[in-house]
Amino acid sequence: MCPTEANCSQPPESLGILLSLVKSELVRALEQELAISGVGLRFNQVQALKRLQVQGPQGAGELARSMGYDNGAMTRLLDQLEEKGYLKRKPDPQDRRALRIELTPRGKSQARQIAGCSERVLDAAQRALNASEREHLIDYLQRVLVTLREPN
Amino acid sequence: MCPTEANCSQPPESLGILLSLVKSELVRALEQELAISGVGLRFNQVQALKRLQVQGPQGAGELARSMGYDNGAMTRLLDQLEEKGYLKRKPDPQDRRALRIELTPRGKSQARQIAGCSERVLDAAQRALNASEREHLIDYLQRVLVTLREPN
DNA sequence: TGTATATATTTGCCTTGACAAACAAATATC
DNA sequence: GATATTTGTTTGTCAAGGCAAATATATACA
Repeated sequence: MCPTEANCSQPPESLGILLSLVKSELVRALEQELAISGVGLRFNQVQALKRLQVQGPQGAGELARSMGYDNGAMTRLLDQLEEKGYLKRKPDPQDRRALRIELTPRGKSQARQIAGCSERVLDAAQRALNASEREHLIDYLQRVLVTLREPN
Repeated sequence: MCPTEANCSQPPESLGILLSLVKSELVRALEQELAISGVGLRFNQVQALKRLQVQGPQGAGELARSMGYDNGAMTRLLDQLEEKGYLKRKPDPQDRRALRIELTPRGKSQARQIAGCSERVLDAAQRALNASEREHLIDYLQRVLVTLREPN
């Protein structure tokens, strides 16, 4: 039933650990695929670009929240991506405290390339699940997330 | 359909981000529950104690691998837990390079207390899933993990 | 209006984890 | 048996994220 030894986590993984393990393998796989495609970006940078691509310009805090990120960390992540020329911090016309983070044309084309890598990796990762199982996986995770976020 | 605004991640989360979000909420919830019970331990420390409790004495690298942890990080985690008196590094009688990490009596009783907190939190987190769904969630995650770890 | 409070972003500080190098001891190869 | 390779642990270094404080501006309220 369990011929090799390495991948056999005997006791059913605690959910917390299992989530960590899956995530870090996913990150590793994605970064490897990115490197092959000549994209020198880390997982988080990629996620930020993807969000901006899909959701359009938005504030830094908003982006941070949607990624479960600290505001300070987001500031520095934006520094990196702006440095690379993928985005611009524009002043928000309605609120002088806030920013509107916009992808540059370079950022948009990078985001498109990334989307391809990302899709390939996710697809490979879920090879062992059929379409319905994939949906359920996302659904269960979302339900757990909502529950955890509910005020006790 | 989506009355409040905060918890509504409009675009179906990318699996990677969703995993991060669920995990960090789970960590937050567990650490809060631990704090209430007067246990001053972090998520990773707790996981290590639980593993040692369930699986018995084992080497440092083995423990690190089963938690998806770096060896160096494990050394420092063990330092902390040994400092607190929850475990002892004993020499491995068969292999003089290796260690046998053993819980102290104090460590074992702490692990028992922790198990309670941990169970409560996991149970609350999965409140929205029935027994079959909970099993499937674990199963899907494990299948994805195995796939990701397969040599390409 | 003026003052208190809340919000958006940045910065400093600290902890943690990854990676690589160092070491020691075990195992394989000749 | 001697040398090379592998394995288990530790240490140094670095980058990243969390938290708290600082700053600027917006909003509420008296």
